[in-house]
Amino acid sequence: MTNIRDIAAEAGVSVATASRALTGKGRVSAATVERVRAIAQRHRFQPNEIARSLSSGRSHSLGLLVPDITNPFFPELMAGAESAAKARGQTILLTAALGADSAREDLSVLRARGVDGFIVVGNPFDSAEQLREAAGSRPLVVVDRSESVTDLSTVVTDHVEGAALAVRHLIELGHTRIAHISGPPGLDVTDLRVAGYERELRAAGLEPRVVDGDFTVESGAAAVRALLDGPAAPSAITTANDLAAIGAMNAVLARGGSVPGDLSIVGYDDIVLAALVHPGLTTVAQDIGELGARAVEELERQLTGDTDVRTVSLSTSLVERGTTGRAS
Amino acid sequence: MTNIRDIAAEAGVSVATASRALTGKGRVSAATVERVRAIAQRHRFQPNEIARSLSSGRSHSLGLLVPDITNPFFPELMAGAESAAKARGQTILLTAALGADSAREDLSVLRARGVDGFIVVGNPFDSAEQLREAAGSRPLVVVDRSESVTDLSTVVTDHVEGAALAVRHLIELGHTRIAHISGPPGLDVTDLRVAGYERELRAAGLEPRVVDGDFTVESGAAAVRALLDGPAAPSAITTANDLAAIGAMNAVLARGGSVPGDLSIVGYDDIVLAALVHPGLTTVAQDIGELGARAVEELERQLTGDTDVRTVSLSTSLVERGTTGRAS
DNA sequence: CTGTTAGCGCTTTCAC
DNA sequence: GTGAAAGCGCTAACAG
Repeated sequence: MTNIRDIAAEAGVSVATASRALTGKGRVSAATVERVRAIAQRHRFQPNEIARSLSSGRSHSLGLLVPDITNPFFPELMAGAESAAKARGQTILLTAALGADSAREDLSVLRARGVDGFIVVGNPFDSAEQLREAAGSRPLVVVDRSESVTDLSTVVTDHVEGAALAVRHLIELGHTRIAHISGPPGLDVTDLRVAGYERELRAAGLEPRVVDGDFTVESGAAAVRALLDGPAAPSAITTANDLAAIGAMNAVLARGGSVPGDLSIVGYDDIVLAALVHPGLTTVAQDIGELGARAVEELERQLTGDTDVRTVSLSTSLVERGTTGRAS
Repeated sequence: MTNIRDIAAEAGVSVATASRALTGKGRVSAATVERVRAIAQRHRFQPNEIARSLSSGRSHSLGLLVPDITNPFFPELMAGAESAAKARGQTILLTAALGADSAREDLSVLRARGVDGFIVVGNPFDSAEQLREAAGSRPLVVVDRSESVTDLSTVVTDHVEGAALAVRHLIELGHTRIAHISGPPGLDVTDLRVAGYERELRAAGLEPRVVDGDFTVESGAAAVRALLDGPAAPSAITTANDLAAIGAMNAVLARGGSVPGDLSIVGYDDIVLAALVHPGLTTVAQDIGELGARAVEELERQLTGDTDVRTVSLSTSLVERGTTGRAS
């Protein structure tokens, strides 16, 4: 491995000058810069990032904590973050942790590895305070949590508006009995989407009806069965996420029903999977990759000294596919 | 940030002794070990991994290169690798690169970051030689490529047997016109699966029929349309992967056909998605997470000095769901 | 068993 | 503009 000493020697300058020439920081004559860089290039010299980190205190790496890689929502977000990071010369250190304990542990490991900051998707802890503590005073941006994290930069989509969008679509199709399958109660994302759902429904003079779910396929299936078997079955539902919507759809199909014939369904997220089921899932789209990319951008902003807390909110849109139809 | 000097000072020992006590390498009295560790624990001391890496030459991090995060196959593999790595105290540095150029670049960045070795999924280059060169003499294990990479440790599944499994299942169901939608021709995974398909079909005295695809949903749909519109339409197909199978299924459903009524379909991979479509996809299952985990294990083995090249081959199994039925 | 001495490869004052 | 020197926090010989 050729190191900066070799380069400096060959260029006939000190290591310090070579460093300045390479990084572009500090005064160096244009001539030396050119000479040093040419030599570095010829040797395909890659400065040792470890040494660089140790001495400069910055590692050009970002810790990304996601709750669950196998939920297709997160890889899409990771992809967005990864490419944004790469474009800025940062590397992603990935870790997946579900519970608070493992999250604390994982953040600690990443901290020891010197990540410059964290992107945390969701909040594995009970409070923003605990999260901040686990991040150890390092810059931090939270994705997809809004209410519960104050004083922390966040990147979110407008859940209230998104949920309202779904309801509006169903109302336009003539539906009047519209239920909502929610996420885990208490979670801010859940509550926000429920709020949007209820607001829009009430505005139309209709009665809201919420069944709790937990973002899983199974919970969507269970909820829809309960709904369909109960009194005054709905003709349409909105769901907290696409996975639950797909579970709901499968449950209807499994009992010989038809979608949207017997039940119109609107998902939420627009994961790639939404377009792959048959019929294609009508859903509230958020640009998931963008969520990750903006988080990187936000973090980068904080790393360059801008300390004010900011909330970037992305908009959502409805994408109509095959799971919604006119009320009969 | 408290560092090892603080710990050493408080314990009344030299930094070197503190280091030995903490790492457990070298002779230290049990008493000092205990004392030092207690102090470290109390301070929640986390040794700076950067410094540790610089001085020891090992970073306890693994570079993971995948071609495409958004293809659901890869996140499942990443999840397996990530948790196996974590269990061994290693951190995953993630990078996604499709072309040879960006792969070369990415590997170089990870090398500069001091990763101890690489796990490369697929081979972004034309040859194993180029891959080895891009990895810069660092230990390397390749996942999901077999033929084309010799002299390199690999983790694969038995593609020939897997493909044969699918065919056997269809033959048992009474099908005689069984086509195969393949992956990109020339790719070893493709060729192996085609070989297994042909072998098994010929063994039954049946005529093989292969249509080229490229692992995408669209290619599956296009291939099935061609097949169904052509002469002697098959009653069943096997596919190179689940995504193509799902595309095929959607294409049949979209034209008002039924699955498995009009066409039985067998996928390959058993990505989570396979269980989520309706009807559930019958498919050749490989334990994708295990693929990643074993890769980490293999790499670890090489890192501990065992240099012999090894190929670990995982077995596959058929999971029957709803897309296959008796021939009419 | 423990302390002392050198670095790992780079960045960063501080002089000149 | 450039060089010398110090040091980031730790590990790894080498003595004792």
